[in-house]
Amino acid sequence: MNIFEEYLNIIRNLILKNQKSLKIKNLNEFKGVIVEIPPSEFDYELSCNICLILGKINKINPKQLAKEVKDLIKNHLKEFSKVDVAGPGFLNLKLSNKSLIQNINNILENKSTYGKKKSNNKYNIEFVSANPTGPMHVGHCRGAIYGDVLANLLRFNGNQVTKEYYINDYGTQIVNFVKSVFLRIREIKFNEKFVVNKDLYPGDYIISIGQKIISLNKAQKFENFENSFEFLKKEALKHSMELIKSDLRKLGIVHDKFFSESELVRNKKVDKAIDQLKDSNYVLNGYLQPPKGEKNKNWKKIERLIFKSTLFGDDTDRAIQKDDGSWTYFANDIAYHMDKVERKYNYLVNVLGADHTGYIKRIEAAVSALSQNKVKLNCKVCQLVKLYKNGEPFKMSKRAGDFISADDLLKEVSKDALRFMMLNRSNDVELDFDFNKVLEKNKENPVFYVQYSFARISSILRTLNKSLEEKIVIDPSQFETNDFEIRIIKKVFEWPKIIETSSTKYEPHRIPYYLYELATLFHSYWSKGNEDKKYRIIENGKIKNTGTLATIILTSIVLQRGMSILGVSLPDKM
RNA sequence: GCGCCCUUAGCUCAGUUGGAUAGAGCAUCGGUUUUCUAAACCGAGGGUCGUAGGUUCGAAUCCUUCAGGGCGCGCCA
Repeated sequence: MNIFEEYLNIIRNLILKNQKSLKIKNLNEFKGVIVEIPPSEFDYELSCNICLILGKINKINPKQLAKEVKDLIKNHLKEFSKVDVAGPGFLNLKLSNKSLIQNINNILENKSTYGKKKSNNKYNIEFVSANPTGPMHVGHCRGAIYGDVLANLLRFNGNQVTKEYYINDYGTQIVNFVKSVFLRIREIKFNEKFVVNKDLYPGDYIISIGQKIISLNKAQKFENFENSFEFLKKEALKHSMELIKSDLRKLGIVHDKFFSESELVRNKKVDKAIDQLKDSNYVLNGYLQPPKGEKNKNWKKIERLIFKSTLFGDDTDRAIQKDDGSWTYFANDIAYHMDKVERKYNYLVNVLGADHTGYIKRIEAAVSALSQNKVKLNCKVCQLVKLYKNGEPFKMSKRAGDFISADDLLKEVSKDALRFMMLNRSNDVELDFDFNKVLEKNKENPVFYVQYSFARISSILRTLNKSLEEKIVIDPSQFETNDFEIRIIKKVFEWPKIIETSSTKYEPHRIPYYLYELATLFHSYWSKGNEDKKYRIIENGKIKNTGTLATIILTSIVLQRGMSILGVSLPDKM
C-alpha cells in the first residue's frame, strides 16, 4: 500500500473523466505526475503536480487549470476535506478525517510489510569479495554493509536475493600469500628468519595461520615450498577465509554463496565462456595498443586473444590471455559472470571499491556480450573510507602491513554504530569515519539518536502496560491529533517512498537519513510535553487519545522496519 | 592524455526522472529539567548550490565550457 499512488490514481481518474471540459488532449500517460508531501509549513497531507505537467503539455496556464481541477475535486472527491492551489499550480490536499483514519488503520494492520514495494525478481549481489590473502579492513566494511543492506531491502520488497562472494584464490597473489605462510612456518619450526620483501605479506595473521596449520598437521615436514604448495594453499586459504567469514559474522553479514575462482579454472568454465564469445565474434586474435597511463616495462606487443569490449562501450579492447597463453584475471571473471547469467538472475549487482572503477565498463560489457544484452550488470562503487581518530588520519595500506582491520575496528565500535555510520552517506562520496564520534552517546551520533527515540517509545508503552504486538484499531469517535502528531504521521506516510527510491536506485543511505528525521520529530514532540502539559503523551497514567497512541505506534513500526533493513538493533531500554 | 566520482552554510553532508521561501548535524550565540528517559528540546545568525554560458513559464537538478579535489588507466588480482 502506498498512499501516494492510491490518491494519484483517484485524481488521475477524475481528470480522465473530465478530459473534455478541461480541454486536455495530450495526457502523455501522466508521465512525471506525482503525489507527494508538501513542504512542512503547509497544513496539508498531500500535494500534486498534475496541473503543472498537464498545463505544460497542453499549453494551458497551470494555475488556471489547477483552479478548475480544484473545483472538480471539491465536487466529486470526498477523500479530501480541503483543496487549494499554491505556488505555480500545485494542488494541496487535506485528507478527510475518515481517509486519514483509514490510512492509519491500514498501516496498523500491515505492520510487518508497511512500505513494501512489491516485486518478485531474482537478484544476485556480489559484494566484499576481498582477496583471501588476509582479514578484512575498514574499506571492505563499507562495501560489505552496503551490499548486505541492499540485499535486505530487496528481500523486504519480496525479491529473491543471492548474496555472493567471489574468492580470488588463483594467480600470483595467492602464490605470494602461500609463500608467506610457508616462510612463517619455517620461521616457527626451524628458526629461519622471515625476511620481508615487497612480494610477501608481513602481517601477524600470517603467523597465526602458520601456527594453526602446524598444530593441525603434525606429520607435515614443510621441507620445500614446491612440494608443500598444493597442500599449503588449501590449508592457508581455508584459514584465511575463516578469518574473513568471522569478520563478516561480526558485522552481521552471512553470504549465501562463495564462488571459487580456481574452481572455475579447473572446471574449464573459462574455456567454455571464451568459446561462446568466439562464436559470436566478440573474441578474436589480435594486437592491443600500449597502455596510455604510466609506462609499463612488462608490456609486449604479442598476438593474443582479445575481447572486443569496445563494441559494448568500453574505452579499449581487453586482453584475455597473458604472454604465456594463460588466462588473465578478466578472462576468469568473464567465466564467472557467464555462470551467473546461466543461473538466470533478472538483475546482477556488483559492489566494488573505488579502486576498481576502471574495471566496470569491461565487465558490464562482458555480461552484455554473454547474455545477448538480456541481463544487465549494475556495478555500484563505494568510495573510500577515511578513518580518523584524535584528529589523526589512519593509514590502511595492506602492503605495509599496518592496515586497520575490521576486527580491530569492531573491538572499539559496535556493529550497530558501524553499520549505521557506513550507510549514513551516499555510496559515491568519500566517507570520513570518526572513531570518537561513533563512541559518543548523543545527538552527534545518529545511531544512538534513532535508537533513543525508540527507547522512549518503549518506555511509554511500559508505563501504559501495552505491547507493540497488541492489535490496535482506531476508534474514529475518539480520534484527535495535534500539530506534532500530524507532522509525525505525515512523515510516516512518506516511508514507502523512501523504500521505493532506495531500492530502485540502490541507494540505501536514504533510510538512515529518513529515520533520523523521524526520530527528530518524535523527540521534538516528546520535549514539547515537558514545556507544555497539554502536549504530554501520558496523562494520569493513561494515553491521551487514540490519535496519540496511533502516532507513537506508527513511529515505532517505521523505526522497526527501517532498522531491521539496516541490520541495526533497536533496544527498548537504553 | 583518457575514464569514473565529487564541488551546496565556517566544517561534514542530504536534496538531481526540472517545481513552492535550497535543508540537516556540528561549530557560534541565547534559552528550557517539581517530567512519560535532558543520552533530549526550543530560538538566532549563517547561502551567488565551484565558474561561465545554454535549454524554459521555472534549474542545485538537464546540456556545453572552464577550474579545483579524489580514484583508476597491466599482458597484476
